Amino acid sequence: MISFENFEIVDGISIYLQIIQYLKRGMVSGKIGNGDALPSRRNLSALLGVNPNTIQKAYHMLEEEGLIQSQTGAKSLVCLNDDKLSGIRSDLLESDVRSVVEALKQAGLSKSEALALMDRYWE
Amino acid sequence: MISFENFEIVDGISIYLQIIQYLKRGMVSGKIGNGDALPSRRNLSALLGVNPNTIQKAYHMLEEEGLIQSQTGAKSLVCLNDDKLSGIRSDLLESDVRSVVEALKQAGLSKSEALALMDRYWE
DNA sequence: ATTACTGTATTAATCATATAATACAGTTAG
DNA sequence: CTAACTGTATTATATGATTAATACAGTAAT
Repeated sequence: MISFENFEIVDGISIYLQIIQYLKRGMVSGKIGNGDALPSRRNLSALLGVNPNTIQKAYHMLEEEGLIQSQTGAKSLVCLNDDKLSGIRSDLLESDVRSVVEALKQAGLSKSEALALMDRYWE
Repeated sequence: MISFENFEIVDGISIYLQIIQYLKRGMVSGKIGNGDALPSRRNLSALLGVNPNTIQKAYHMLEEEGLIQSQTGAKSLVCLNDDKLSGIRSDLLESDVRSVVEALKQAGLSKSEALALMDRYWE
C-alpha cells in the first residue's frame, strides 16, 4: 500500500496537484511501482484532512494520464511501464530544475553560488 | 524605470504572487534598488495582458510589507534598506532551494545527481 | 490652468478550487 | 450471503483569483 507518511500540504499550490506530484515523484524514485494499490479516496481524504472530492480529482487526472487504473468497488492500482516512467521522470525533473535555475539566476546568483547553496541545503 | 522584459506568467501560481516574486528577486539581485520607480498599474497591466486590479493587488501587498511606497497621483517607488533586503534574500533563496531539494530527494536523486542536473540546466 | 498621467475605490461577473452531504453500484472478505 | 469497503456521480455552497467597467482624487508637465 502506497504511503503518504512524509506528505505535507503546502500553501500556494492546488491540493490535487500536490497529490499528483507526490505520486509521480514516488514513481520516479521507484518507491511506487506497477500494480501498487493506492489508498482509497475516503481513507486518504481522512488522512490528509481534505475533501474526498479533492482526492477523486487527483486520482481521476492520473487515470486520464494512464498512470493508474480504477474499477468500481476495487482499489485503484498503479499502471506503469518503462515508457511512461521515463516520460514522467523527464517532465518532473525538468520543470523542477528549470524553475529553480530561473529563480536563482534572476536573484543574481552565479552558477557556482547556486550549486554551493544547493549543496549546503542538501544536508 | 523597472523593466518587466524577461517576465513571463506561468500556470499554477497566482499572477499577483508571480509579480511580487519577480520584484523581490530583482531587489535581491540589485537590479531593483531603493527609490526606483515602478511601472504604473495601468501600464503594467497592459504590458502583461492582465487586469489592472491584479497589479494593484500585488503592489498593495508589497506596500503592506513596506517594500514600496505609493501616493495618489504619483508613481510608486521602491523603499528598501539593508535590513529589508537581507530579509527578502534569505526568505526567497531559502524557499526556492528548500523546495527543489525536497522535490529532487523525493524523486530519488542523490546529491551529486542533483548537482549535476542543476549544472547541466544552468545555461 | 489644462491635460495626461498617477493611485485608489467600488461593484459585478466569471472561473477554479475546495468543501459538504448524499446516493448508487460494484468488490472483497468474513 | 452479508457487511464493509470500494469507485463514481450529483447538487449545493463558499472562497479566492481574475476580469470588467467605472469613478474620483491627486501629481506632473506643458
